[in-house]
This record gives sequence, structure tokens and C-alpha cells, in this order.
Amino acid sequence: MATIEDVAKLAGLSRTTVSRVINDQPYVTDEKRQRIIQAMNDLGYVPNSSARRLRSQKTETIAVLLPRLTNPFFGNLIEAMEEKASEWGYQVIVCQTHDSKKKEMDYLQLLKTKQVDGVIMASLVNDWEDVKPFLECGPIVFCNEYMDESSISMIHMDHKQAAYEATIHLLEQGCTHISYVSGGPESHLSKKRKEGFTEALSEYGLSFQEDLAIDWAMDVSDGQKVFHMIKDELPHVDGVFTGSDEVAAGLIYEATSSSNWVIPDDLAVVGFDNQMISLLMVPSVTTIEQPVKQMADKTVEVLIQQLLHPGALAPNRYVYPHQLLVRNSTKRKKLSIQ
Amino acid sequence: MATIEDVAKLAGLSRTTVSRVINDQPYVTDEKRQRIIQAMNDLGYVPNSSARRLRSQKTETIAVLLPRLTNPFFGNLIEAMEEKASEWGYQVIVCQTHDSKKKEMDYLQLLKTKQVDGVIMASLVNDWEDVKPFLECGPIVFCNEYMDESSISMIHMDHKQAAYEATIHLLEQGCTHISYVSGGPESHLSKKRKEGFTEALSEYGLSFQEDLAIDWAMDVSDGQKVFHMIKDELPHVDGVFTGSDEVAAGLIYEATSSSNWVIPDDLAVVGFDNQMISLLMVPSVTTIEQPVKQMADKTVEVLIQQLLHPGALAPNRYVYPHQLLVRNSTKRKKLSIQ
DNA sequence: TTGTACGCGTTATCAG
DNA sequence: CTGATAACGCGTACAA
Repeated sequence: MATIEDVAKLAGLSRTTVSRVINDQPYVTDEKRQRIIQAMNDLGYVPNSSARRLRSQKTETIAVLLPRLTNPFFGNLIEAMEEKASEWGYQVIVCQTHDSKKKEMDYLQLLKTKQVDGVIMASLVNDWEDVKPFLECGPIVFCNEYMDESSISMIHMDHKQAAYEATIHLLEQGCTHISYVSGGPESHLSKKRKEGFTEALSEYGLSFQEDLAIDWAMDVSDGQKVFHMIKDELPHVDGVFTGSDEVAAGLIYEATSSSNWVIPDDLAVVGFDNQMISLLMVPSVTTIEQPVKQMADKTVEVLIQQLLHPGALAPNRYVYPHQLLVRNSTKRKKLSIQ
Repeated sequence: MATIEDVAKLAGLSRTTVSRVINDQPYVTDEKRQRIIQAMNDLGYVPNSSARRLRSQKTETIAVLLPRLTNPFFGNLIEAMEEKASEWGYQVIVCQTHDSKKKEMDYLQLLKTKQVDGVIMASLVNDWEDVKPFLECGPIVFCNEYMDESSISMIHMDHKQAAYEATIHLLEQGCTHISYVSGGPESHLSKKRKEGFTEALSEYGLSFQEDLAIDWAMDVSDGQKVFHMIKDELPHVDGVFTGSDEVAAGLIYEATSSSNWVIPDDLAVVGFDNQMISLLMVPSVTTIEQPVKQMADKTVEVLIQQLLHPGALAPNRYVYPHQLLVRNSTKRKKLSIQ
């Protein structure tokens, strides 16, 4: 691999001048500039990124932490983020935490070791106390996940309110025994949803019932298992709030194909995220729409602005609107006995 | 940020000794080792990655090129790759090419600029001539995509054979006018599929009909458009081969919800990849199953082995088995008039 | 067992 | 306008 030194020699000039040409700086004769460009082409010279990083203390790289990519919500999120980052000349490192506190911490180390300039956290299972110290090494921005007690920029929607609305909708359809289905260890966001769920129940004189809750469902096959669990062990359940369209889809698939249950009459189901699948299912799935792309774009923009103008921007909170999309999985013809 | 120098000073030793401790090398008294570890903790010292990279000429990072993440096949692929790479201590940079020759080239530059040690290409729209020169800068491995003329390791299944089998199946179901639906600019892999499709047709005395082909469909909403195109402009089409479960799903959704067409009797449809959605659709979608995780794992393994033992391993080709999953979208009750 | 000194490839400073 | 030199932080021959 040719170095800047090789180019300088071939052009009969100094490293400094070559460097000037590389970085489009003024004060170089056109003639010499051409000679250097010629030399660079002849040698197939490309500046060494590691050396640049060491010198400039910048990596032009960001890390995106998220639970897992198979969840299409995060697939969409990172797709948009990568595109946006790419426009600014930044690389994106994917970091799947699988909701593990340790993995989340390990990936945050990328900031300390200067492998990335900044971090986007779309996964958040650790406490603020543990995340905060990393701020000394570079900016962190939350996306989707959020914590009220933190002091950094956050881009998200109101999950509490969304869960509240979805639950009220189920209650309005006459559901009286609603199962709360969530996935994996509690993230900060999932706590918010639970609050909204509980608040809605209380408006109808109900309270959160642990025995109707399921906390291990995160994909389609889990959704299928959830159905059997409800059928066999929770027969009085007549509605399901689930934090995922995939889980909802698996549940509905199993209910209709293996047991001839009628959705929504036997069981009303709401999902979350408005994935394609929620529209394509028969019956289509009532869900919460989020402006994924806008949030992704904004997040990258906020982070990169902080990188470009350190300290110039105060932490800000951007709350994006959501929308309850009522579809067939909750439109009951007969209402349950009150 | 503390440097190795700071640690050395605090411990009253030299940089070299500190370096030895960091890299778990022998020849350091236990007592001094402890003193250094103490100093590192006190200072919150972490080795600077940029400096290490420059010194060692290694980045412990790989780039994965793929068309787009919203296609769940690639989501699954990169999920598995990231996990595997992470086990080996490697970071993964996502590179979405959107089937653009230029973007693909730009991302290959990461190899030249030493931002990554190696590259996995699951996107391949450029010619071998243009990719080959990058091999001088580090190893490249193909995954999913492949070219017979290249001389590097490839991990993939036999797309020609898979397309052949799917098409024969459609023909056996009595389809006589099969539309070939593909997405975007031709990758090398999509050419293989087309060959298999054409070969199957010829066994039934048919030939590829350009006027029945659609080459712009890559997601659910494209699939919906495809249905209307067939309905309005290609009414004699009775079967569809599509390279994507998403397209198949969109097509089926639109056919059944907007027009009361009966799938498969009015139109038989095969997808590709065995995404969850192909199982969940009503009717379920006949598709090709690929061992995504195995391919992803193998790909990462092959690349990393090449990084650990440069030149030791001869390029190899790993062809994984596929499977035609016949589901309801092609199980016709009545066969077309022969 | 420990320390000295050099170099990895760039860029910024300063002198000419 | 151009070039010598130092510095970024680390690892490693080599010497002690």
C-alpha cells in the first residue's frame, strides 16, 4: 500500500504539500497540484484511515445499539439511520444487545476506546447511572427508548399514551380480561407502556393482573405459544395487548388455523409498530403506527450535529406522534357480557 | 482521556511494561502487574483503538455489503453475522448498496482505506473485473450472491436449481402463462434464477416471454402493484414466479382483498426465502427455504479464518441445500385447460 | 525482568 | 507558496 511519503517522492515534493492536496487546502500551485494528483493515481494511493483517526481524534463512525435486527422495527430503523449517516459520510456499526445489560455495556465501550465518535441507543436496559459516565467520551442519543431522568437528547414517541389508547380501545370493545403480553427483560420503554396499560384499566375500574401477563413473547413463534397458553390456562381472557405485531400475528395465526377461534370475537388483539404483517394478516391487526423513518433521520441528525458542534446544542427531546390504527383484529360484532 | 503514558507514570514504570500487562504478555512481576492494573483502574484507562489500529495494521472490523435491510432476508443474514463476528471480537459495519454499482464500489473502498480488515458481499452488481482489484487490500467473501468466474470463497445455495424447481412446480399445477417477477437491476444471482426459470419453461415447450416479465418489484407495495398490472394488462397470466416473499404477499393480499380473486386457482404464486410472512398469509405462500443462519455463520467463519491465517486457506465454495415448501398459494384444485 | 527508542501514516505548526 | 518537524498513542526489537 502506497503512503503519502511514496506520493511525495514520486512527485518530487514534500509530504506536507501532498497532504494539502488531499485535504483540498489552498496555497498549492496548480502545476504541483496536478503533479501530485498524477502521482496519487499512478500509485493508487488512498489515505490510511487509521492514521487519520489517530491524528484527528475522529472516526467518522457511529454505533447503533438495538436489541435485535430480526425485529423488523429495528431493521427499518437502522436502514434509515445508515442511509442518513452515509449522506454525512459516517459509517454505522450495528450492535445487537439482545436486551443484555452486559452486552449493552460492552458496546458502549466502543465510545471509550474511540472506535466511534458517538452512539445511538435504541436499546436501553441499563440504568442511567451506568450509562452516564460514557458521556465523557462522546455524545449519546436515545432513539425510541427513553428515560425521563437522563439529560441527553431523546427522539421517541409517547409509549405510555400509545399503550393507553390501545388499551382503552380494547376496553371499549367490551374486553374485560385483557392479557398484557410483552417481551424479554424490561426496558425503560416497556415500563412506560405498562403504565399506560394500567392507567387505562383503572379508568374502567380494573387493575393490572399479574396472572394474565406474559413477559417472554417477542416473535411470531412466541405469539403462537401465547395462544396455546391463553387457550389452555387463561380461558377467560378476551383481549390481548401485545407490544409487537409479530407476536400478535403469531397469536392470530395459531388461533385461526389450529383452533378455529374467531378473532376478534373470541379474542381481540392489538399489536404495535404497524409492520407490513399487521396489514396483511387475516384478520388485519389493530396496531400503533410510529413514524420510524422520521425518528431515525432526526436521531442521526441530532447526533451528527453534536459531533460537528460539540457543546453547542442543548439536549433536546423530540416526541413524535403516533396513531392507533383500528383494524379487524379488534372490531367486535358482539360485545362481551359486561 | 488517559494514555498509556499516564498509567506508566502513575505506576512508576515504563510504557513498555504497561503495554505488556495490557496485552497479557509474560515477564512482568506479579507485584508490578498489580500496581499497573491498579493505576489503569484509577485512571479509567482504555487503550486507544486508533493508535492500536495504526500500529497493528488491523481493525478487527468487517464490512457487510447488502442491498437493503428492509428486506427481512438480509435482516436475518446480518443479525446472524453480527452475532458470529461479535463472538470473535469483530465489529460489523452495515453497508446498504441499494443495488447501485457506485455505492457498492464506494463501500469496497473501506478495504482500501483500511477501515475494515475484510468484506462480505451479499450485494453484487458490479463485474468481477471491478471487484477483483480490491483483493489486494484484504479478503472478500461472497454470501448468497455469487459469480462462477471469480476466485474467492463463496457461500450460497443453488439459485438456478431453486428457481427451476419452483417453476416446474407451477407448470405441474397446470400454469401455462407464468409471469417472471423480479426486483431492481440485475444482480448476478438474479441471472441464475432467470436461467433456472427459463430452463424449466423449456422442458414444457415454453420459452421466456419478456412481455410477461416484471422487473421492478421488491417489496409488499410493489407486489400490490404487480397484481393490478396483471389484472389490467396481463389477464392471461395464471402463475407468478417471484423472487421475494414480500412481493408474493403483497400480490396475494391485493388479489384477495381488492378483487376477490382466488389464489391459487385464478393465479398460482410462489415466493422466495421462507419469511414468516409466507407462512402467515392466507393462503400461505409456496416458497423456497434457505438455511440463512448456517450460511451467515459459515461466511463469517470463512472470512475470519482468512484474516487470522492469511494465504493459508484456498478459496472454497460452500453450496447449501434449499427446499421447495409447497403451500396453499399453488395447490390448485382445478388445473388450467391444457 | 525491565526500559529505551523507533516507527506505524497523517496532519498541524511554524519557519523560510 | 513550500517544507522540516513534532505529535497523535501504541507495540516491539533491542539493549541492559
